[in-house]
Amino acid sequence: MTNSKITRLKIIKPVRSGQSTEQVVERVYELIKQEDLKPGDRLPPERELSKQLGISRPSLRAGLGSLISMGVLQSRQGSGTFLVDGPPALDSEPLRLLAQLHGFSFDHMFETRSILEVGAAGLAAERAEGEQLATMSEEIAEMFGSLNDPQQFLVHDVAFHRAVASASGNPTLATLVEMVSTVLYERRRDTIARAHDFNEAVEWHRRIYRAIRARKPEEAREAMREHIMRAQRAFALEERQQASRDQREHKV
Amino acid sequence: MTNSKITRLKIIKPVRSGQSTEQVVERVYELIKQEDLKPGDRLPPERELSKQLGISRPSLRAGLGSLISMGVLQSRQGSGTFLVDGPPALDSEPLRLLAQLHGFSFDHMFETRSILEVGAAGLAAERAEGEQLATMSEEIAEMFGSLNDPQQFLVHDVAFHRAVASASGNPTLATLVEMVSTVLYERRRDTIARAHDFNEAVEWHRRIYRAIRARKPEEAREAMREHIMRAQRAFALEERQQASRDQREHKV
DNA sequence: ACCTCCAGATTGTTATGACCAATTCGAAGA
DNA sequence: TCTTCGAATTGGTCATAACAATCTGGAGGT
Repeated sequence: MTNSKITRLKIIKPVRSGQSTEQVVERVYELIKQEDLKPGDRLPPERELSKQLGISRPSLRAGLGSLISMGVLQSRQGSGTFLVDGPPALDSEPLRLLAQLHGFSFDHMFETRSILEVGAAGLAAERAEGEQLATMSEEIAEMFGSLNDPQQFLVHDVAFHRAVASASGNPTLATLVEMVSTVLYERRRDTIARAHDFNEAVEWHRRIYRAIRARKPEEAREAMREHIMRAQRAFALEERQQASRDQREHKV
Repeated sequence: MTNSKITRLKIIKPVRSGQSTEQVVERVYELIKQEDLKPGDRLPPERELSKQLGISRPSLRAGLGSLISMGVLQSRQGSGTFLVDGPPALDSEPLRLLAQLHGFSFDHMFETRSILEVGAAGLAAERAEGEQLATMSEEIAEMFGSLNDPQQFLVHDVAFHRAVASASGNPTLATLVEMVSTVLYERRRDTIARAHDFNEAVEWHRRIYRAIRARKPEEAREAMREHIMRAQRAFALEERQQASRDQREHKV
């Protein structure tokens, strides 16, 4: 038998890398809870904090860096390190890199976006408050004013969808919607052309809005589903145009 | 007028923190593309890489640390830094911290999970392949064998849901399902008791499986929706039991 | 010939100290 | 009272060193 070999195999790789870093993350997080720090508050200076935790400054900075890249903290040179304020948000960078590395298709990402936003639209139709309805309506008005400015139109497009997600009353859901939308938005910002008929898009937004305002979840879901499907087609078209444009330039 | 004051106001806070770090992330990512590195491959040693990029080792490590906390890289002391292999995954830690900091309720997280997994179940019914159906079936069998071991049951429960998400054929969606489920799983692992009737849960899993195998998306969606709703109730019950248990201990 | 074991090389991890850059804030001066 | 300037504070970067885990290859035994 080759039992002797078995003993040489690695049992398990517990991935102890960053062992210290994770401990720092945990301890800093406990500090936040103990001191009851709220979004916007400042953490102790690094030099002091490293003494408190009994570790070196680089080790502390590794942990803080991890929390920063998670979007929990934010550093300003000369000022301090703060808990981020504003609405809760997950950094979209990890998703973007993961998608590129593993070759996720944009069709799949649109499909995911559709699932999330259709759900959000349905919930928004049940729970949206007056303030949130007003925000949606304002963004639609802004879209009407941006029919000839694709970049600006896209900004209000995104803002409308963000408002719907927020109106779902579910911050977890809103966070995921934001994360996925951001990845698609950053891509589209570079490829969007002005050859489009934004009138149709704004009309779909109005349908979604009316259904939410009328408290008709199923209509809101259906409108959102249809809208995103059309947006996906428009996106695919833009991608093909961009591709042929690149090809043309390479020929020249 | 107070025009003089206006000039003193900060124009904008460009949040240049980590300016260098983000550059490192970008350059390392370009390196990955240039060298056509695949998951599992090794990066050059830090000492060498820092020379190539013309920066110090600590700065390089800050960037690598960012990529590690994003889940793109993985370091093993004495061995090297590698691109993570295995299925694509987003770290659930950021979501967990964000939820705790902003006080996201578990009800909202269950609601989000339901939206994601109902969608995944519907897609799985359309696209699941034989291999994936087999995996689901095996996990259900394992559940039958774990009816008296809550911890073990939970493991196979999670594995089943992971298999459904994978069978959706949408890696983006599967990644989000995994992220949300992990947060809920880590919480439930601590509170699950054995007072439960797992027979009902395993029966719902079988319904979901049968619907997917029969290629009936709507049935699969409905079964998944109902299953998660019941799981949410069971979870809430466990939380209350845990809370009263804690209270009792504090009295003593 | 094959396996085992050990020592050196490789590589990530942590620590120390110093200096730079941006910000803040109060005191001096108009 | 307001402006201005400089010192103190604080995060950002760097250089160096020592440490720990891992890998590699050869010596020695079976």
